Amino acid sequence: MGVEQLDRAFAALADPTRRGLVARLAVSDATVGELAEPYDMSFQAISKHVKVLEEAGLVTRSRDAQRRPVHLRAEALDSMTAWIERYRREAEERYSRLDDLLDRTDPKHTREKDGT
Amino acid sequence: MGVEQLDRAFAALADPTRRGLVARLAVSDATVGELAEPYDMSFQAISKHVKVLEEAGLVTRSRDAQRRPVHLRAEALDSMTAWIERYRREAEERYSRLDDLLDRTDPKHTREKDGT
DNA sequence: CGCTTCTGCAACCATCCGGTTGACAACGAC
DNA sequence: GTCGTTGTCAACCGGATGGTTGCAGAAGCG
Repeated sequence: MGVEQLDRAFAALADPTRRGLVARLAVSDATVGELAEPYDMSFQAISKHVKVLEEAGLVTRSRDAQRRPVHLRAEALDSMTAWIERYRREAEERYSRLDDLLDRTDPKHTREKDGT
Repeated sequence: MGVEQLDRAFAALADPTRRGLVARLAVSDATVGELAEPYDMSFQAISKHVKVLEEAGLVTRSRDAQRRPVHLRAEALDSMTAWIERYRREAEERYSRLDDLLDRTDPKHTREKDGT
């Protein structure tokens, strides 16, 4: 279930409209109607986008009478950065240690380093 | 041009195969052939995936005779975390300050906070 | 009750995406 | 030159995606 969430989370943020929604939601919770206002597309389209964000675990919806305010889940963003940062750090450490250079000049060095 | 790169970067990481490639490349540069080995799909499919990563700015390819080693660009990962972190931080600060609650109970409080 | 508002769901359509196969270009070895 | 290795490009196909429109449901208001 974890990997699928990552899939969906990255896919969700791949769309500029949805990134816009996230940016907006970082400021405050909002209803779908409020979210749709700035955009030139149909209300239903935004509703769909919100659904995608919801299925990605990036937002939740609560009930407040007939309004369903959308709320950004900061922890979901957290797990995305966690994934990225892991490999970014790994790569950067490698560069700084110049193992990179070794690999390129010596192809037989089949990277049997344990990595500590 | 910057936004498009973000689009593509997120879209690129939305695919588990490509995330796998990134994870692998964090360890060391590799040729397309090496990258394809662990996977059960055609060599050309991996080649396509690498191309997607390249167009997203996540990897570069150098020339080494007829081999074209693929290299992970840590800075690209950086710009992704930068985007995410910006809004995550914004949201978390809001939660901790309970402005969130104010917004929900007082809709007229049109968030005229300047933010430091 | 009936009307309006806000919202979600379903059908539809064009496009994109991830995989396949087949052909071909570049380089090294013979 | 011919072959093998490495990799790209092009065509194709099925499924997902992003947009549309239309309709239905729930809550407040007359």
